Amino acid sequence: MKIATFNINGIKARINALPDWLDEAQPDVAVLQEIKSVDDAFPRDIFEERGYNVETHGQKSFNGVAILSKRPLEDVRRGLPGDAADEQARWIEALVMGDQHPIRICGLYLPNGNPCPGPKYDYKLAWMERMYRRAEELLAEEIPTMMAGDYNIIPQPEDAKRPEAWKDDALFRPESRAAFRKILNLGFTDAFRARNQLPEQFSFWDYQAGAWNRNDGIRIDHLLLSPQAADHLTDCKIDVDIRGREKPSDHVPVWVELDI
DNA sequence: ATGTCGTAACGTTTACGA
Repeated sequence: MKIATFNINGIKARINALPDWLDEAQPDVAVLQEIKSVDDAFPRDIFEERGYNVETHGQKSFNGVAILSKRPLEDVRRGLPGDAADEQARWIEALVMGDQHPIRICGLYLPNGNPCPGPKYDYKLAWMERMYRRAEELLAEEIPTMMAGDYNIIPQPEDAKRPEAWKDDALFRPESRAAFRKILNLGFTDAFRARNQLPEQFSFWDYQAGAWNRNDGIRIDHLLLSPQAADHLTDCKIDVDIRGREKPSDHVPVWVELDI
């Protein structure tokens, strides 16, 4: 089963690029971030006519996540538990049946957190603490689980072309990386690093200052696998070339192949 | 070049978020 994550930076702006990528990459499941659309305005037809079931958790103008799946989506849940007052649409999960085992797939858009310090950074760290607690719950269920999306976290210096430029950024601050490691240390595997140790492997390049042309990127889109899911990992790749196409998102898709 | 996008709003331009 091929499962991808892709921060599309607006469904309206990606109305051609996203279906083009789906037709080529043919993921069984794709979690999308920054759909920047309310549920009713999301163009489900484009995906349904390609055989995808569509579940969205949208919001006006900003944020918004979705799951596309060629297999039925069961037990769909919207929103990250732990703060009833949080109105930002950044979390969606569903259960999907593989050929032999089920897998719970969580799609997430972790807060950016800049400027740092400040209330947005406080929100990021609080959100990560809530995610930690949800991850604990999911692990206790002992079914294969994946948490995939735009983490807005640069895990290590080798995950940035110019780590010094990110020294004071919310994506690379020690507290942010520690919160990410705390989740990993529950027992999750960073699928990409399990399959690839090369430096300069990026999933995001800023639109500004010719970042793409200089490969001045960062790796912030991650697929974390529970132990039961990691046992089935056979491949993980970044679709880098998508960034060089017509009207691209500033992120590219990252995907895993699971023999599950 | 304080550099680019995407979205929304009383909009031929500005503000915000990234």
